[in-house]
Amino acid sequence: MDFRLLKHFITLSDTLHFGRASEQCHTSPSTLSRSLQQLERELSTTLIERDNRHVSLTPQGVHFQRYARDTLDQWETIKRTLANDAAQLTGDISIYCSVTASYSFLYELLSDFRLQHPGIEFKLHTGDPANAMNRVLSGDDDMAITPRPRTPPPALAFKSLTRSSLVFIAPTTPADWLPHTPESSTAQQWEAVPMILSEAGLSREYADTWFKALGVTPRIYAQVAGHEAIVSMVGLGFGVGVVPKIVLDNSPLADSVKVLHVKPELPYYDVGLCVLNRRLKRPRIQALWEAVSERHP
Amino acid sequence: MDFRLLKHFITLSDTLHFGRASEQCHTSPSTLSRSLQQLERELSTTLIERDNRHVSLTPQGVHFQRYARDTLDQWETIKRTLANDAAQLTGDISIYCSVTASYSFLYELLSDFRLQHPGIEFKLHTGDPANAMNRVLSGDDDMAITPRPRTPPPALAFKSLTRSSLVFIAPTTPADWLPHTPESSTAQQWEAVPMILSEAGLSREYADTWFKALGVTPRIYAQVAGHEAIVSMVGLGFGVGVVPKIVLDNSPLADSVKVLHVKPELPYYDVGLCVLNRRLKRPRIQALWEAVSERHP
DNA sequence: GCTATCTATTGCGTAAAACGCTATATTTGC
DNA sequence: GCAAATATAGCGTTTTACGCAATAGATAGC
Repeated sequence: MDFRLLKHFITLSDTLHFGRASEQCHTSPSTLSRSLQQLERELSTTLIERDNRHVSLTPQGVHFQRYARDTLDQWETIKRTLANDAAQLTGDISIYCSVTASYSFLYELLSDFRLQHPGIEFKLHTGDPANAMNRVLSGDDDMAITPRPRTPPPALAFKSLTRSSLVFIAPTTPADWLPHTPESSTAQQWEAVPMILSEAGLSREYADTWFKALGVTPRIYAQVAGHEAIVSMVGLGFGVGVVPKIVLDNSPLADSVKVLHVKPELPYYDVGLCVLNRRLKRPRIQALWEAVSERHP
Repeated sequence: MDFRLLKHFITLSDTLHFGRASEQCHTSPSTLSRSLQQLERELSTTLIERDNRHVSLTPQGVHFQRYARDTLDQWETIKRTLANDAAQLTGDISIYCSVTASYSFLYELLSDFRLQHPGIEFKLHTGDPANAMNRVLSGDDDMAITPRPRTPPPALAFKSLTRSSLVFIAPTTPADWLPHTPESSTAQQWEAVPMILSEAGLSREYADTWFKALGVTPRIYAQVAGHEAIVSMVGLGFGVGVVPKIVLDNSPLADSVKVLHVKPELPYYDVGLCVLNRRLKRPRIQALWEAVSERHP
């Protein structure tokens, strides 16, 4: 069923005259006649009673007239609506990040953007940054805030937002296993320290590398998913942890831990936003990406 | 816009896969691709984001999905509705008749039919039977109850329902102009009688003929549209009238008038139903016509 | 009652469009 | 890096749609 048939039917039912209706439709009477025949064939009913001299609507025709008008109206409406949707960006953007990131970066990142694109809704998923890239690669989330990996997958675009140092943290309460002179680390004073590290992710990799360089196999007290939980456990006195400094800065437990200024220092690492290259084609994703790019050239 | 495009879009948005969708649509992937392109061209927007490996709905696509489903649903609904309309006759039938006919014939005529075809509504127009045929010829009414004319127009079909006599009626109150021996009419005793006749119509023609045969030019006291009004005027004592006997039988004023048994008697005439031949093609008209034909073979 | 007129419909030749097959380009998983 | 997957463009064929002219049925006027 083509909407042209509906238009023809409506003009026909208004004029009740094939000749005049055909002028209004910019077509020939024969086309109109065949349009009506096709419509009636599809509906298996007679819409217009006609002979060579009279044209009149059947009850079904009267009924169908309402349908036809409504249907064409709805079509015009959806066209307008979609045009508006296109002019003003709409839809969801889902972002995966750590709790810390949701406190620190996100507000600044989104505050302007929300005002500029009120049609876009954000869905936040928080969790261990170690999962961030997989969430994006699998398409579960559009974007993620994550440490930049050494070799980003080619399917991903990455944009640095800030650099953060990794720091060792220890409980403020005394403990006999605490290294006495962290400024000059030795294998001896670290090998007995109970360590609380990430299960996976860049912070774990850097910590492992650090210990390896020192020639120590660390004593792993706990492996934790999520940096925030590391702060908790260290605060409770269970051991020494390695977390991004930014996590510490945003932690409500910052007072119950202290930074150990170890030498050599753990490396800095980039924290940034990542997205699938192909999703950058989506206008709303592209808009956010560009908004972020302006702030972080 | 063809509904095929909507079907293709819906299957595509369900499967998010051109190959599988094309199987469900019994068509080729390239057709599907072109359907979507055409749809997007008509809407000037992107409904489905796609590359060689991924297919996903845009926000506009999600929006349009609802529209497409609704539109196809409505199409199915109107198809079913019209099929019912066709199976069970619907629409209006307008009947023109005199007030008397509406009392006497009509109830009997329509009582069964209404039960059998509850979808048909009747519109009754009452008025002077003299207008009846014109109302039908002009298409203002579908049918009329009317005296059968001497030569019915070829465009009309006519079916006799009953025969009725025309009678002279006089007031029951005494009046000096009343003919003394109506059983043997003479020109002398009629020429002074104030007559109350129809303006037009068969009863008037027959009355005129009757007076002509008697060699009298009647004294017309009043010309009235509608037989019922004649009974009223006669009952009030204004003169002698000519009405179909059936009008008298159904008149609430029957007691205030009396029948004059004149010789020669006025002729009988057929009262029946008439309709435009071409309107007999309409199913509901045809159904009523046939129902009447069964009762009046 | 006949004729002129009006008008929806059909036949037919042409134009357009829709379709499917195949090739292509691009992406992804191993 | 290679093989599999997959949406899409090109192209020849088939189907469909269109308009013109002819036709048939009905009406109005003389």
